[in-house]
Parts: sequence; structure tokens; C-alpha cells
Amino acid sequence: MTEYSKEEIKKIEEKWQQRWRDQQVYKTTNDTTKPKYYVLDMFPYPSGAGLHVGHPLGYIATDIVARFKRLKGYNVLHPMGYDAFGLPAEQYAIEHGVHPAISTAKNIDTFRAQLDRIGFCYDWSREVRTCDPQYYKWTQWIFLQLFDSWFNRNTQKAESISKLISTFEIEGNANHPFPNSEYVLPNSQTSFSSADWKSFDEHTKQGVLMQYRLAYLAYTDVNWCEALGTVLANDEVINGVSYRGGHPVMKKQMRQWSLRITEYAERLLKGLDEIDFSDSMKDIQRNWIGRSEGAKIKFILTGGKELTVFTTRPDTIFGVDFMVLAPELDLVKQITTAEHKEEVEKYLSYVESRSEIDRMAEVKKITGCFTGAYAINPFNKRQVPIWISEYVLAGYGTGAIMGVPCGDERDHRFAKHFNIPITNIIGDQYDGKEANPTYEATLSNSAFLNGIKMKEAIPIVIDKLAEMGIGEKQVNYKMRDAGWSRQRYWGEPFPVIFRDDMPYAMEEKDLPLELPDTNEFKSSGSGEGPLANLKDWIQINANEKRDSNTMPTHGGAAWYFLRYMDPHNDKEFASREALDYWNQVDVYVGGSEHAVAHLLYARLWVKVLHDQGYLNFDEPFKKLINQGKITGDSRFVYRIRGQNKFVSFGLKNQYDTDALHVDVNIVNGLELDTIQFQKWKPDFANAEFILEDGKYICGSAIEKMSKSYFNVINPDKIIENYGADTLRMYEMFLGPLEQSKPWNTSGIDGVYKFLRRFWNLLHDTTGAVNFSDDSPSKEELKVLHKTLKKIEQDVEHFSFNTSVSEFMICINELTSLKCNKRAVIEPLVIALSPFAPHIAEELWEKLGHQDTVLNATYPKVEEKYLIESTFEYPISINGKVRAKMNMALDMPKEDIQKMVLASEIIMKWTKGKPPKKVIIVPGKIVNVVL
RNA sequence: ACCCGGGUGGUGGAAUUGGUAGACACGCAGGACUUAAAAUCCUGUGGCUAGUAAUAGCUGUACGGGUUCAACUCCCGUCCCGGGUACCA
Repeated sequence: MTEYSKEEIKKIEEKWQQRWRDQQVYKTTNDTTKPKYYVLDMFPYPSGAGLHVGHPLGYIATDIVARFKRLKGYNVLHPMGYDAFGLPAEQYAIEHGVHPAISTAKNIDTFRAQLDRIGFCYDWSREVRTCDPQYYKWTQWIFLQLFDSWFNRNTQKAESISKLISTFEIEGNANHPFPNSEYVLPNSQTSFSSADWKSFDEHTKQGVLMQYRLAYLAYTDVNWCEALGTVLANDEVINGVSYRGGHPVMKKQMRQWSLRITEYAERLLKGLDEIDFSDSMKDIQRNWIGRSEGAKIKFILTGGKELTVFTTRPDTIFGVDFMVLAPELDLVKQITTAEHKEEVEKYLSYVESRSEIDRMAEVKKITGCFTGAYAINPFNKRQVPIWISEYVLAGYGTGAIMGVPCGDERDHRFAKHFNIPITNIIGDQYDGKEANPTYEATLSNSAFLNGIKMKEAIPIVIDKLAEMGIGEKQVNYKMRDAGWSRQRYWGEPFPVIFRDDMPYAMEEKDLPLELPDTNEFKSSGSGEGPLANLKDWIQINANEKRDSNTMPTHGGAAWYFLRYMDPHNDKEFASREALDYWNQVDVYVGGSEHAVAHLLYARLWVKVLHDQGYLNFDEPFKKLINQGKITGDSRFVYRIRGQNKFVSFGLKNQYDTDALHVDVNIVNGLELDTIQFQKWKPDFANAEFILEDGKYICGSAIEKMSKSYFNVINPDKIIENYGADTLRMYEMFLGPLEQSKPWNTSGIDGVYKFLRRFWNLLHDTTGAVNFSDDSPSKEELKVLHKTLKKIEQDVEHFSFNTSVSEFMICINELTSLKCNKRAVIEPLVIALSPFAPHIAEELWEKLGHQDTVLNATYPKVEEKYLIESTFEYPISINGKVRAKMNMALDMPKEDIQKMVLASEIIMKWTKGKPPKKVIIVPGKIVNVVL
């Protein structure tokens, strides 16, 4: 006698998980004869906290897709691994003295055990760990590919550095100017000839090449976090403080590795059109890349010097009333007049003293200083003052702008604040109080542009500038190059060797450059990483040195999806055959927090590898789905201040209380289990309660799921009470995958009941297996095929919440039909198996099958059972449904119209008169207009 | 401030993208079984009004307007919630 009870579920789940492991049913081969399907989860960082119910949400979704596609005949790649390098393990090591390798391995084991209990079909033989030398050997190798590449703007592709060198030998850099226009050679030239190149010494040559490499070393303004002793990427800094820990962040110049991702800005932007990401995700990336089109304009100063600005609005050139430079520009010192020198220097030191947080907090604060210099407007020769102000950023465009107060809000504020007279070029479109950034106004006070719409004036001005040789069209991007050095221990060492202060790539045969073992994880403080403490390792010999930094975690994560294709290859990062076969990731599921970092770096690395001929695709992820976060539903108790007395929610306003988080596991709905509460913490053993209606009611709030809020629901606990299948289906049932939602266990009984009723289809009331081999009725087949079709559609659309509902409807119908026929149940077991694999396997076995249900084929939907022959047409009169008529679905429109006209209902409403119009939507509705 | 999402019963959420709003589930209420409880099963369940009742009528998808035979769905305006960006010229 077997009921679908807690004990039975446990037995079933253990039995099948064991069997799956023993028989290696999830092992995927690179069998190229079958069509492939690649379903990927964002691999987790194995934190010490373990899983809560929010973590597996995405994994359950991909697991369903993987199993479903397998039933559909695909060779499915569904791997899992660990993003194992990272800061938390290192900080744990500093605090507790446990080596990161040890704590990480331990965390991975806990993680794995928890994942296994949910019944995932990962092919664990393909597992990767980014901290494994056999893995990071190839992270280093790909880094060297970037180091050995430059971006040829003429072909819009990465090419190898050796090709660049041969070009330089023939023609210098005439056709390939420095990507960063600021760079000048020691002789203050920005270009060089073939003869120049040949005359350069080795150090200069390497310095030049460094300006082109996609992975390059340079002194850059970095986000320095003193507390963490490390540099942070832009995306790791939120509101001027560090993403982890919230420590203050300052700007600091340091020699750092960077990836020249800006060269790929256009391709990263264009690539978005070809891939299936959500609109918001594409939007975030587009925003981050921040393309804007405009013009570069050169102004001559009264003293003869030149100043170039970037503007998106060249049409407003006659409205320029001043210029503003970023205070950091070298030009500032060159143009400042003697009488303004003191003032300017004062302002510069003020700017320097401001931290990032100050600046961000006071974005609207207007500061600035006049330099004494004037620029000449090339069109009307008007002289305008040149100011400096921190609202102009050195890192964007040319670090200089032309101020057009009537059209730009910031320029307007600036002009008003410093009493700079404002020129109006848009007539009554400018009210004197607020800037109007319109493109639609007609220009006035603008000489040859008068009477022209601003929008249309833009190309006219650009043409004119080009003709005069003082300007051209220009595209700018907000995105910066990606800082790639971290002053940390627990990461990939840079596979380079410094000679004469220049880095040289290590040879492939010497990779991996293994992370040396140490117990000293603290940084040396000066801005060098902890590896600098290992003098023997850093200093190879008198002339050769290593880099003391390591790569950010983005490194290992930027290509792991490629390694899964061929994880044990020790000759290449993956074989060409495997790469060509598995190709792009068909579906990638993960959190939206990776929008601007991980996803951009992964896209970049794939593009570079593609350009270098290693891949035949240049976008890694065909489709991306961002699963929503599952938030916690916290509970509070209210302690009367100074007493060990707790007052129920409704009465708390009568006392002076403090709200304390209470463990959600000892609260039923909102009602606190006071006995459990007293046992929860020793402090509360003698707690007293002031109840309302005999109950203690808690307060509640939706918050992030976190141990410190005591609102964490552990999946193990759900599995213990209901089983993994119920957990899986309930998480899907909770709502649309992409939506964030609070966890609430109260609805789980519905799913649990469903599984029991499914089980009961095959069992009689005594619990014995009981099914019939009779042929099913037409009605039963209709239920079956309708369900099969809906499930298929829902899974294709990642609409798992509605698929669970479809199963429930199906079971309701079959139960009321008392159907226990094999021909109906067997296909349903197959369809259910991606959602609830354990119960499906068990029932599959009870139906007499030896093989795993995984090797079954998804049943074919017989459309003939779905076609309705009659339809109940709702008859709506003036938009309101008044009656229903049963008619043949294929009845000609005219006949329906005649029947409607003849019907008594219509006559009642029209009082005998024929209606004006009868609209028929076949199979939907008949609408009568009187 | 700007750019994206979103707002549907007591609750989580459906609605074939313009065609009978509220599927499915939770909760609640009533009933059956039981000595009783739990479990299970059945019935009802947006609101208002009338009726003993089956039922009928009105109203209803944040708010105000519009287009349409027909609007949760499209357009205009307002409010609220979530996410992204942070002086990017």
C-alpha cells in the first residue's frame, strides 16, 4: 500500500536521485548527429550562507527546459559550475585564517548537496571552477589573446599585434592613429612614420603598442577603496561607496590593467539587435554604453591656442555665451591669465579636495571659476569667456564644452549663477527663466541658420565646420574601458613578466601561472596586491618581475560557458569541433544585476575570440531571461522598552516599543507561536506577552531574504515537508519567472494536493497500483491533447506558472471523469516529468517501464481531438452580452447573421426593427449594433 | 530629473495581444465522512441591488478623458510602485 505521503516521497526521491547518479543518465556527449540545445544558468558564487528558496528559482526553470528539450529529441547541454574566485572568501580568510581554497571547496560541497536534493539534471562531469588551475590556465590564455590584439577601426575587428607591427614597419601609424587621442610620443608627436618606428628603442615600441592592445596597462583614474585596499570597477561603486561593505571610494591614479572595451562600443550596441534580451536589459546596456552623436568643434583662443569641444548640438553654435573646461585638463594651466591665476588655483585645490560622495550628494551645486581667457566663435567672431567647472567631466568627450544657456539646463544655471549674459537663438521658445532643450524650434540670431529648424541645422553646421577644417561629426560613448586589476589574492594572476617595466606575455607552455600558496592575504597597503608580499614569487630574477595584482571575478565568468563544451581539454580552451557544435547558448537564465558587468564582458570576450578566428559566432547568448528575485516576508515582535514583555501588533501603539525581527519559521501566518518563541533565544525564555483575542499577532514587511532578518526559508525544509517535486512546481506556480515576488509558503498545499491527485489516478483507494488498458473515450483524449498542447506552448514561452495551472485543470477533469487509463496517463507522466521528475519516474516505473522517463519522447499532439465543431456564440447588443446561441463553428457568416436577425432576443431589444449592423468574429462573438 | 517596466477580488496571479475579465491556486463560508479532530471529497465565493430560490439588473481591471460595434489591452493627461542612470554637453 503506497500513498503519496511524506515518507513515500522521501523514499522515491532518494531512490531516483541515487539511480540517476549511478546510471549517469545526465551525462551529455558531444553527439553531433542530433540537434543541440544549450540551456545555461549563471553559475553561482559559492557563498557560505547556503541556499534559500530564492536561489533555485532560475535553476528550476532551466531544469524544466533542459528536460523538456531532451524529451523533444535534442542533445541538451545543461551544465553547472562555480564562480569560485572572489572577495568574500578572501575576507573570510583574513578574519578567520582559513585559506580561501579550503572555505571555497567546503562551500561548494554544501551547495552541491542542496542542489542535488532538488533533483536537477546537470551533467556534473562538465563542472567547472574558476579557481581551478586547469580552468584559469585558459582564462589567462584568453587574457593573452586580448593582450596580443588591437582593434582595427577600419575593419571594425580585432587583429593580432604582430600584424600591427608589420603595418608600422611599412607605413607608421598613418592609417591607425592612437585610439586615445591624448597619447603623445616622447617627442610630443601623435603620429609616426615607418622610419620613426624603426628608430624607436624597444621600450618606446612597447609603449606605443600598449596604446593599441585590447588588454593594456596604463595610469588611469581608478576607484580606490582604502578600506578594502583595492581598486573597484565602475559597476562595483554605487553612489560613491563600494558595492560590498559600503566603504568610501576615491579617485586615484594607478598603473592598472584595462580592457579596451570602448573600441567595441559600436558592435556591442549593434549586437543587441540580434539577440533576444528583455527590453529593459537591452535598455540598461544601451544606457551604459551611452552612444551620442554630435560634432567636435575647434575654437581658436584670443591668444592663438586651440580648444576643442564636443557637442551634440552644433545647431546652437550662435547661442554660445561661454566655454567650460574640466578643471583637470592640462590646457587650464596654459590659458589662465596672470590676474586669474590665484583664483583658478584656489578652485583647483577645492575640486581636488572633494570626494566622490560629496560630488554626488551636491550634483546641483554650481561652482566654477573664470580663467581670464577668451575663445572666438568661428562664425561670428564673437569672443566668449572660458571658465572651468567641475560639472564638466574630464573623461567624456574632449573634457570641454560650449555653453549654450538658452538651450541647456546646466549651462543656463551656470550663466544665471555667474551673471553671464544669455543670447536667445530660439525666439519666443525661450522664456528667460528656463532653458529649452528643444530640437523643434526655428533658429534666430543665427546668421546663415536663421529660419531653419534646429533639427535640420545640425548637418548644415557640421558640413560647414568640415569645409572650414575646424570640426567634424563625432560619436561619443559614456562607457569607459574596464579596469581589470584587483589588489587581491584570490583571483587569477596576470600571465605576464615585466622586463624594463614593460609586460611581456608568458608562453603558452608555461601556463597556468599558478596562484602561489600563502597565508598572508592582507594587501601591502601601498596599492599593491597581497601577492607583493611574496617577494620570491614577484621578483623572478634581477631583470624580471611579475604583476602583484589579480584579475577580477569577471575574468573567469567571461568565458565559462565555452569551457562547458569541452571541459577537460588540456590542449585548447575548447576544441573547435565542440565550439562549432554547441555554438551559442540558446537560453541563459540569471539575475538582472549582471546587466552591465558580466554580460558585457562575456559579450566582449566572445567578440574578440570570434575576430581572432576561434569562434564562428560573435554573440554568446541567443536569449536571456532574468528571473525575478524572491524576497522575504519578515515578521516582527514588539518589545516594550526596558521590559521582557512583548505586545501584539494591534496594541503596540499603546506602549513605547522596539520592533524586533522574529524567525518566520515560528510564526504561522501572522500568529506567533509563543512557546517556540520562548525557546528560540535564551533571552526570551521568560518573555511575557500582551495578546489580542488570545493571539500574538506579528507585524510584517517585505524585505530582501537574509539571515539577519530571520526571514530565510531554506529549500531543504520545504523538501523535508513536501518533497522536491512540490518545491519545484510551487516555485514555478508562484508567478511569472521574470517577476520579483515575496515568498509565501501558504499556497504550497495546492501544488502538493495536485501531485497527490496525479498519483491517485494510478492508485485505488487502498493504495494499490490500478490502471486500465481500455481505450480512452473521445472526451478523455480531448483533455489529454489539450493539456499536452498547452504545456508545450507554455514551456516554449517560459510561462511555467500557467503550465502548472494547466496540469491542475487536467487533473480536475480526469478525476471527475474517473479516468485511470494508461493511454491517457502515460503521456501525461512524460509531460509532467520535466516539472516533477521524481514522481514521474516512479509512476513511469509503475506503468511497467524499465528505462528512465528521460529517454521517452514527448507525446505528439493530435490536433484532431482539439477541433470543436460547435461553438457557443455570445450575442452582444451594443457591447453588452445578452444571450448565447449554439452554432456550428464552420457555419457561414451569412447564416449566423440570419439566425441572429431571426432570434427573439434581438427582436426584444430592437422592438421589432432590424439592427443597423451585425459583426461576427468566427468562433468568438456576435455583436449587434442597434 | 531622465529612460524602461508595472498597477486586475481578501491573497498569489490568468486573459489566445482588441472579442463573454477574474482561469488555476490559496484563504474564507457551507456541506459530506468521523464519537471528535486532522486529512480527504463536494458546493459557493469581485462588489452592489432585488428575490425564499433558481435568477435578474447594475457596477467593476489605479484615476480622468478619448478612439471603437467591442478596451485590462490602443491614444492623451494625472497619481502611485519597482528597476536603471546620475551633471555624459
